[in-house]
Amino acid sequence: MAQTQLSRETLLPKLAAHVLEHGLGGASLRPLAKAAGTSDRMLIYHFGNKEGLITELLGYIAAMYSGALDAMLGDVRPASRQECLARILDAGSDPAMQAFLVLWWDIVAGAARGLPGYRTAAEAMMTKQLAWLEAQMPEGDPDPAGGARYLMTVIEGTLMLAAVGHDKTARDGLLAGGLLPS
Amino acid sequence: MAQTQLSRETLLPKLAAHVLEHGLGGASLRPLAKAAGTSDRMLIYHFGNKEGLITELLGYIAAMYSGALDAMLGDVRPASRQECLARILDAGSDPAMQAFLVLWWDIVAGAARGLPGYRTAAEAMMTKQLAWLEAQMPEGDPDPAGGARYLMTVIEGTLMLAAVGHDKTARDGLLAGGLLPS
DNA sequence: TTGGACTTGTAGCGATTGCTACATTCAGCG
DNA sequence: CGCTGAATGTAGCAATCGCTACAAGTCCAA
Repeated sequence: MAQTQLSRETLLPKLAAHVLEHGLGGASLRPLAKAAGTSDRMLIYHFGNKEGLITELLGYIAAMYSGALDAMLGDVRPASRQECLARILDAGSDPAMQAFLVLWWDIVAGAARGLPGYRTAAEAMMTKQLAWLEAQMPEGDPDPAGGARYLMTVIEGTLMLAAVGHDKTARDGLLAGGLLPS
Repeated sequence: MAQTQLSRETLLPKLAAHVLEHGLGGASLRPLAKAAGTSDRMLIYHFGNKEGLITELLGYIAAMYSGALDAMLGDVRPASRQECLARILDAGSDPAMQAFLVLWWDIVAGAARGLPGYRTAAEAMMTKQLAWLEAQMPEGDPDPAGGARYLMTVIEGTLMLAAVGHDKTARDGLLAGGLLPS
């Protein structure tokens, strides 16, 4: 046998695609293996146990996210914080981003509960997003570092409210806070 | 037999206590039943199936949350938005509130994924919190409705960042946004 | 007293869980 | 060639999953 030569690196993209569609919580070995074109037996062989698989998968997903943000960079700099925020929130309604977001709340829930790997991955993704946001701040902003953190807090709040059907609440809040043009 | 007479109403508090400690995701009938002092057999009997149980449990938890907010009300009105926000974030670090928060991210994740009952419960809890927040706005605030929505967005963002270990990021953001006294 | 509705215990079903034992195949090296 | 170690398939384990069949008990009304 041993001709297909599936390694961790070959497996992870397909595993990531599977959890992006079906979530992390209910992910079990056999469906994961099927999605990756192998068997549960081999997943254990390559990753040691399920916890190792999830940890490595979360790291891979964090790297994916990082790459996606990098690909987004290089655009025109926004002229104001308002424009910056509006553009980011627009990007969040992209269907591709939507699948990411659904998975993201799984990760947050796992991090909050202290599951191994979740916290590290979530922290890395947020750190990356913060750096990206700092680079996106408008030229001549009086406090890019602080502004980025402020926007970040507001963005995450907006995303959470949107996830539970309160997107209008968030939008009205942003308007009232002078963060979106009315 | 039939002497203990356990009904939905008797069961729900104990079930809620169990999920508050162990989470919603991994909750299965037998542990739930054991925590409630009954059997999986009776849980199905009373709630029809697991989905019905979860749905009803989420409704009960939403009502619990609502009651907790009501109990918090009646305090002194804060003098400013800053004070209001600071007081609420303080309350969030209460250990009792911490358990609620961990469960909350489970609910958000379920709502984002469209699981039955989750969205409704989450929406109700947020609506309740919004109403409470409006009542908490400082006297003479120029736009209590908008201000409450603005604060709400900021609060949820702060809580999420805290859940993944980025509480300092959020705090710095609030300072930069002029939402906390420096 | 009898009958039916409600409530509960016991036992178990088929499916799925993470994981392992064992055998086999293949590549590379001496 | 023969050996070794990595890679893989097959089969199955004990545990748990949601759920159900069946019997037995209690209770109230007729």
